[in-house]
Parts: sequence; structure tokens; C-alpha cells
Amino acid sequence: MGRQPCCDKVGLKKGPWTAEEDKRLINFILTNGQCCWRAVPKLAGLLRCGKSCRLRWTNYLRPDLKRGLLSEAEEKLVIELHSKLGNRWSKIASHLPGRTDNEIKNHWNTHIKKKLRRMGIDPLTHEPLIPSANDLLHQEQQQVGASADRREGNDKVSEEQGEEENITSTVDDAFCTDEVPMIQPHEMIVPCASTPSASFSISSSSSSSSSSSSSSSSCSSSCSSVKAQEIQPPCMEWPESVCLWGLDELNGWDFNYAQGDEQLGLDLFTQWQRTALDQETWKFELF
DNA sequence: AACCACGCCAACCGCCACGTT
DNA sequence: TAACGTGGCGGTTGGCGTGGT
Repeated sequence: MGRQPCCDKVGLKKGPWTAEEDKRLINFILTNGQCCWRAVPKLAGLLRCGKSCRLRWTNYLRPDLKRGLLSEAEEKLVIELHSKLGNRWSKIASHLPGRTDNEIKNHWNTHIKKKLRRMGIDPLTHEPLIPSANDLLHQEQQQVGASADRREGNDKVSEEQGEEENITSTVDDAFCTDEVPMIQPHEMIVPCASTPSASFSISSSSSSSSSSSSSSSSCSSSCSSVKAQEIQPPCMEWPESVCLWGLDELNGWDFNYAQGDEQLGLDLFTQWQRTALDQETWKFELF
């Protein structure tokens, strides 16, 4: 039988997304909502497969994403959740608003794993590591070096260990997954007073990567019934991530590609730019 | 300045689950 | 119930940036 590829891969672009592609994808989703990923590239004028578009949106372009390193609290949460859920990154991500499974997975593999190992904890089982003969030898050699370091004044290793023992113990004491607040769609995008009637909310289907069922249900509705003309330009509070793109880039964007509702797209982005500008100003004031 | 090694992270790939026909 | 289509998930890869030599 053989499985069909998710899309016709011939002639499709791969690799890093360009600003222009991002523009098109964002504008398309702002205009039409998330629907039928397979059709998105065609409709948005992108030479990408639908899967790639979905990944780009959920992992990078979604307006409710937090950027930057995970905070200590978030890290604690990830460790605790991982001990309970294992490598079910999307489930873990659903407990961390604004974080994606990919991001958490990356952070786990690059930071947390190492930390846990340094603490003598198996990152897979969360049990204390049973060192092999080789490890013991290696450890012994390291301890000689470490004690030399300590003599120099900075006891980095023990400091770090102490800190992290603290982390796990506090997590064990205080944490309960049931108590983790889940961000609600309406909490991500705050309607502005100026457009109280705005019914359009992209967050309704993008609250988290685990909300697959809701996303598919919203898809069916937005696919069939929502026309671009019916959509009020959304008024949203864009997170900092959007602002980080820099105004020059935003101002340089144009939305004149063929399929879209050009005026609507323009309105949407004018609004986006304005909000971005506001937040940029706020950032400047902050610094 | 040039080279190399390493770490990080965005993106890809393949499999799976689920819904529809 | 089987076949198929689609979206989602988790593992892996490769490009890029950075620090060291």
C-alpha cells in the first residue's frame, strides 16, 4: 500500500523560513484562522508543505508564545512533569503557557538533562544514577580537579548542586500538576475596548499544542463558515515576542499577494504594527 | 585572523491516533 | 470494517553562533 507523503514534496521549499514567508503565513492565519493545514501553503502562496506551516506557526509565530530561556520555576515544573509523564512533551507543554513542546524538548535535552546528571539523577528515570566502574573512575578524576577548583575559592559545583537539590525538594513538597493553572484562550488575547465586538481570536485554536481536539474543531468551523469579510480585524495584545522583530521589519511588510483579502490583511497588520509600536515604546521606557 | 569544537535550537522526518468515507 | 486523509507527537538532524586555541 505505502503511505502517501503528507504533501507533494516536489518543488517545495525546505529549511529556515524567511521573513517574507512568515508574513504570508501570519497574514493568512490572521485572516482565515487555522484551518486545513494542507491547504494553507497553497492559499497563502507558500512553497511549503502544510506540516511545515503548522510547525512554524505553533513553534514560532503564534502570538501567545513566550520567548527566551525557561525560568527557574518553569524548569522545576518541567522536571516534575517529566518525572510523571515521561517524554510526552506536548502534555508537559500544556502545563506551561506560552511554551511549545519543541522548546521544552530542546531545553530538556540541552540543559536539564545535564543538570540532572550532574546532580547524580538519571534524567530518564529520575532515580539516582548507579555509577558504572568507568563512571566511578571518571568521577574520581574529576573530584581531584574539582577539589583543586574549590581551593581556589569558587565552589561552583557544590553551589550548583545545593541549588538544584533545593529545586527538586521544593518541587516535591509543593507541586501538584492539578494545581497548574491552564491559560485560557480568552486570557491570551485581550479584546480592546475600541473593538468590543471583535469575535475573531486566533488563540481559540492555538492555546497550546496539546489542544489538538479544540484546534481541529475550530478548524472545521473556521474552514467552512468564517469568511474573511466577516471577520472583524482582531484587536489583540501581542506579546513581546512579536515586538522583538523590530519595527523596521514590520514597517517594511507589505501584503499585496494575490489570493488574500488585501485590505483586510493590511488592516490587520496596521493594527499589529500599532500594537507592536506601543509595546516597543513601553520597552524603551523600561530601559 | 583563521580554524576548530561545541552547544543551541529551528526545522524535518516518520510514525501514530483519530476522524471520515 | 477497511482504507484513506489529516493533524499531532517525539526523535533526530543540520545550520549557525560562540568561545577557545
